[in-house]
Amino acid sequence: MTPIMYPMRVTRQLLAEHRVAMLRQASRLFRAHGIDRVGVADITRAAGLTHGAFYGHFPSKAALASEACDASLARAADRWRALAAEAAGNGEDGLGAVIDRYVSPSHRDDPGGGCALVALGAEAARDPALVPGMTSGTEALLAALDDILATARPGVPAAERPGIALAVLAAMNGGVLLARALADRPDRSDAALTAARRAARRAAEFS
Amino acid sequence: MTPIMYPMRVTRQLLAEHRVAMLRQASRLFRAHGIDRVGVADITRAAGLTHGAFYGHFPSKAALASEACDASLARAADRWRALAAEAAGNGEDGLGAVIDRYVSPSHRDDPGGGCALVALGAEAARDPALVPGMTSGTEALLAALDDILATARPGVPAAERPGIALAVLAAMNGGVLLARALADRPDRSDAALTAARRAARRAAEFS
DNA sequence: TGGGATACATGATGGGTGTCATGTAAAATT
DNA sequence: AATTTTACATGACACCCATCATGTATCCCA
Repeated sequence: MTPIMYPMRVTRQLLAEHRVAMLRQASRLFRAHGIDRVGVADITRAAGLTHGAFYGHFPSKAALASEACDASLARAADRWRALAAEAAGNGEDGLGAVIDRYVSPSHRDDPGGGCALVALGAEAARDPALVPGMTSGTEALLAALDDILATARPGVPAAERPGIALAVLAAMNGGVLLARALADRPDRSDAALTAARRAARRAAEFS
Repeated sequence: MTPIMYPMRVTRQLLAEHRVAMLRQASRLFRAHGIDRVGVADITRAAGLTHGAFYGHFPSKAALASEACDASLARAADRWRALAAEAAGNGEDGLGAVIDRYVSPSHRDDPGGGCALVALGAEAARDPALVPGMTSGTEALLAALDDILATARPGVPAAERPGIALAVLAAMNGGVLLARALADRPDRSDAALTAARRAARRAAEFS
């Protein structure tokens, strides 16, 4: 006899809010300090809970990290689409707007609020438990870039778009990573951003 | 009365060998598994010692990590120069040789033997104790790229070389990071490398 | 060759971490 | 209104880690 499971009605929403709060705080803390430097107690505390609430929501810290990467990158992809659409509405270059916002001093100086690919890509590549979320989230970024290219670069054949999206994303995240690695020399760091913006734009040219 | 300190003669070399062995093993282990996943005991064991030997050589684990980043990147810069010189001797493109070796499947699949900027750049950017080593090592890579550009791209004015070096390095490390993040989808990962190689070459064009 | 210096091994410690029980108060269903 | 369910807090456990003493065997210098 399997016991009948009665669903909840109101608290279900609160449960989901707790879950999403943990995901959001975890994503922010992970990007800001690294996955290994953030404990589950830090995450639950930032979400207004205690560490006892954790394992009712996630099977493990690594599983949370994978989901956090995926969700964070998917939201970034949505923001890219919105930004590009807004720029296009103003008659500006949608792709250039995305590049300029990504390869910027403010992004460089705010890892906790920035792209998970730059902040956690290397860490995720090492841990097999994180690879699925990181791969899936990165594909979301690429899909967004592909769509943005379709309207912002109508001269680019559709068959070329995936490769160009990869090249643009590589120049973008490489530029931010390089700028962060040069943190001790601010002028060089700024120059890295300027050079990477240009490289990303050039990568989007079709010839 | 300060006690007279007598220097050593022969063991000094063995001491230096132990030190460099720790540095080398630490660099490899850090790149392969991340700094926080590697303990002091792992490093000394890989160097044929025990953890007691550590603090006679380095003031802290973070100090070792900073020095390991710097040394690893400086050696990479030397290898780049040698590779470019060899290619130029064969009448080939020195810069292209460096790009092709860096943005390659073998580099992507061997983080422990690969570039510290890709593997540890994000981690180093977070920890103030690691920033000096990472910045200095990255400058060594850029200086090597600048020199390689001077002979492989004689059309590029000297004043433009630093910016171009930054753009090329951003495309290179961004490509490897992206390819690692896409580990779950091998065809996309390979495509990322191909696209990044092209982006790096394009970034080196002067116009 | 003898005496002092020291690099390394052993061991200890204090703190932190992921994960797993248990209890309880509140909510949801009948 | 009563009963069942359950999300969360508290607490505990086992483990790992960076760092710091202590001892000893070895090596350097006179």
